[in-house]
Amino acid sequence: MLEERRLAVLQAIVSDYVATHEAVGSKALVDRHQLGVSPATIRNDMAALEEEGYITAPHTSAGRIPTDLGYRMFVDQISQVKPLSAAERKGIDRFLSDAVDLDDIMTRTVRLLAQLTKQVAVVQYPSLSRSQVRRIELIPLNEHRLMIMLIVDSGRVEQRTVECSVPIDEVLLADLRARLSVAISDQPFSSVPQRIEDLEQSFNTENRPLVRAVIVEILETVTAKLDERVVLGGASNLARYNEDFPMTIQPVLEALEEQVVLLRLLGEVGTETKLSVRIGHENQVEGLTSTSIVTSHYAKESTPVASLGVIGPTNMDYVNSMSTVQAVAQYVSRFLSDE
Amino acid sequence: MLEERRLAVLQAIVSDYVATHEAVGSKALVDRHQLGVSPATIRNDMAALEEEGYITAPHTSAGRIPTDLGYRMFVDQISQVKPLSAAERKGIDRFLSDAVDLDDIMTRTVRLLAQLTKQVAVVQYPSLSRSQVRRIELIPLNEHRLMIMLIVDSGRVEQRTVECSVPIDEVLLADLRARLSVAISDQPFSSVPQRIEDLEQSFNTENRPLVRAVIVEILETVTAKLDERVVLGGASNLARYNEDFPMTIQPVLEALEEQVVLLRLLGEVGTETKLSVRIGHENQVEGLTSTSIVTSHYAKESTPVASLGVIGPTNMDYVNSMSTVQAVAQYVSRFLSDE
DNA sequence: CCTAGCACTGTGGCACCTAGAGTGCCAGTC
DNA sequence: GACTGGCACTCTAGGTGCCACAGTGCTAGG
Repeated sequence: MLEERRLAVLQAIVSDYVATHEAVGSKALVDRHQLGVSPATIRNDMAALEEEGYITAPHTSAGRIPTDLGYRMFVDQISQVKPLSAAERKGIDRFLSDAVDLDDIMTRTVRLLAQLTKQVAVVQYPSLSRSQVRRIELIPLNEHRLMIMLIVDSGRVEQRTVECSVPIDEVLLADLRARLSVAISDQPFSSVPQRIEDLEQSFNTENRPLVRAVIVEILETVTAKLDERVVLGGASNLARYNEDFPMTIQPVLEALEEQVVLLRLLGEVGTETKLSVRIGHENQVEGLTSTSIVTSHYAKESTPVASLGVIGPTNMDYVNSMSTVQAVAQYVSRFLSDE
Repeated sequence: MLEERRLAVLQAIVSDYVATHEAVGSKALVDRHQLGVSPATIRNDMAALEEEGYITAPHTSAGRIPTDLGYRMFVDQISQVKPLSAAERKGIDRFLSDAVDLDDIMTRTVRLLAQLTKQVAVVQYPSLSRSQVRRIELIPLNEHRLMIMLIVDSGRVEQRTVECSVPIDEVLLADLRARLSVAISDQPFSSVPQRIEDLEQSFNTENRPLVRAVIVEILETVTAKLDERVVLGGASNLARYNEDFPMTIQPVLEALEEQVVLLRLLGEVGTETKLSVRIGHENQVEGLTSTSIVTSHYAKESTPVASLGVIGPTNMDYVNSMSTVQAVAQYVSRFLSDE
């Protein structure tokens, strides 16, 4: 009974604070929520909640605001995510269904997320490491330059160029292409290195330099971490929170500009759970300790390929963010799968 | 004589204001510059300059700050752009020379610009409309899907996929590919439409739907404006100017997130002049009227293919921005050309 | 044409005050 | 034993008055 009301109080505090961004006091609380008790009682509960570390008072005569721990409790309490309205679902559907290629899907998704949540949105490209090579092409650009093109089942296309000193021989090229194709078509990226590493041996000594160069580039493409691309959108939404944490915008913007940081944020989440929320200090990244991050995996044919999510101040609207992120992830998964 | 000193005064005001971001008064001016006259004289000159609209006083007892017109005069007065130091040139060189492909060049360039100028940087991908098709490939992804790949001489690769109801015939594909290749290889984009529009006629009726679909996609790719991509970097630098125009960050960020707006900014510049500076209200874009934009074309084999530049507050360091933008543009041109 | 001097005027900072919101605690009530 | 009403206390936001300062415009004189 007692425990139950305290929890209700915490939830009330969080939702009020999220809505108004102002510290909430005992009186306001009983006015706006049907708690059935007097302010004085609430004050006692609040004192207890503060003792336990769920809320804190910015100064003596102000109301209380939730701590990171308080938000955590609040979020954990949300057992099932509120579904979106039919109109919203329809909107998402229509917006995404116009996409023409993978780039377009990613760009549209990030915009969609940013618009719906009024937050900064991040979308990771389908990861290469969990992908398969669908096909490989070798395209001579001119006598001395060759373009390697890896087509990946997630829809991505990776390209690299190779410079070679001797003119490129068409026959050799066709041969190489055929053998590479046999070796790695429809194979997962992880197995590519061992499948092509001794391919070089089966060519004449004179041709080996070129073969070697091509293999090296392929290996680099397959193993390179930097291929994990991320798109960012809605950065202007950060500015709206100016009032709340005024000096903090720059470090956040800086962090967001670092691909590496973003990848870490999206990647850190284990694959076991779909929807993940990290609050304030829960994420170690320098400069993002006063922001919260809501992410979800999305999948292609039910195997997760990457993540997407939103980043906002810790006092963001978790309910809305969580349901939106989850819904968008579902839609993206569906689009990737049945295309 | 009189005119000459007034100009010197204006220049002094601009450079002081740019350095300190504080309104500059007559006394400070004679202290920090060797003008050889007394503050009172300067005051007369300042009054005249204000009359002519080059400077303005925020309030009675403050110093003066340059108007857009004042900056314009100042910039126009910079006849030759100050060259960068050897160390800086070396830095640019090394940073860019590690790039592996076009994407990489663009990303590196934008970071470089942002770092050197401490401003927001924008780089436009080499424009398709001024480019030639180098090669076309048709790659079947599966029985019903076909990927069209246009390799462009600027190093870009454009890809589109086509869905078709009937299984794709290999022979037909080879035929189509060969004819397309003959028709548009090494042709400028602008001539592509007329070159392929009646290609459809030379195929059997049964195959026409596929041919038609492919042609449509190619035409879309060639004519689509949206293919003009832009990369943005250093947005966090905006936050540094917090103090100067505090409320204005959001609209600026919003404007910068609109690809269309950025393209207009970069595109508006005529091709005749290389280095271009637009100050404050000179650019009509909503939300960017208190920013200045320094851009330059860059070229591939001496034909300009796109623009790059930086965006900052009107009170930015024009001298530095201009020389940096110009130098970076030169380096990028060189890299594109001799690769 | 330049300069010195003087009266004038907003701004920013400081000290001060007040109203209001919110708390903690204690004594009383069901 | 849990809840409530009341009271004293504390801190902040915001308003006011005041002063020093920086910078100006103007006028008279070199």
